[in-house]
Amino acid sequence: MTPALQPAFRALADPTRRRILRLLAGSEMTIAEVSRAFPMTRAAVRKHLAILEQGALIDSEPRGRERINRLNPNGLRPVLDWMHELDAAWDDRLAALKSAIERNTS
Amino acid sequence: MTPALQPAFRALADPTRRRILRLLAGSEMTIAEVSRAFPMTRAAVRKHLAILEQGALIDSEPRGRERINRLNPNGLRPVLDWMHELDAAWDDRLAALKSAIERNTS
DNA sequence: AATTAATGAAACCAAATGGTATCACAAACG
DNA sequence: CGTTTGTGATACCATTTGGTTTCATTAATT
Repeated sequence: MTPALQPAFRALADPTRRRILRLLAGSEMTIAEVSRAFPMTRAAVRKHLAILEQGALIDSEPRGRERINRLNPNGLRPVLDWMHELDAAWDDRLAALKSAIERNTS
Repeated sequence: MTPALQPAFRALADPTRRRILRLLAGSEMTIAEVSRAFPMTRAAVRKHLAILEQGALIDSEPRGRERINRLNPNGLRPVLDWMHELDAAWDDRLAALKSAIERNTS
């Protein structure tokens, strides 16, 4: 099953969620710890974490009465792959245009 | 001025817009040409193109009565940079954890 | 046992989003 | 010229989104 891109791209589209990812790159944190870094309720942060998890960008796991959240190191891969493909397609086309021009002006 | 990430990430969040980018990677196209590839009105496609342009992922220019749209080859760069930074931060932390474990178990 | 702290879950709300339809206008073409 | 074609600009609509509040539950603490 090729990983679904859409949930990942959707998760990345919100600035708060991107900040959460950078936070979690520093260390894993509980929901309460993450929420202390933002001027919004725990409930709101909790929803953001859920969307990040749907996008497979983080994993979470209950531990005692809290839930710890950690970055999923492989989660960005499909997104990066998609972008690199686009980059490559663009480069190919640029190269094709360039050689066509050279043929015409030679 | 560091390029604003938000409009680019926002533009990438929609599947139709990602398909448009791949289309334009093949060749530049007018609005009408792009819209023929999608089961929606020209007006809708036109809005998508506008959002892609706000994200600096494409450029557009009127030519006669039509408007041609082309990929902006540098538009993806800020997004790629952001993701690679996150990747690197994550790798650093993994390495730190690993060496800490090795110290404790030696 | 009683209290506190962290989470889960649901209802609710305003604003953004992705789409439509419609009208006006300019350019290409017979 | 008249007609067609591509675009620009609105107004409008349903759904999604990002946030809140509230209440229940469960684990840690004293």
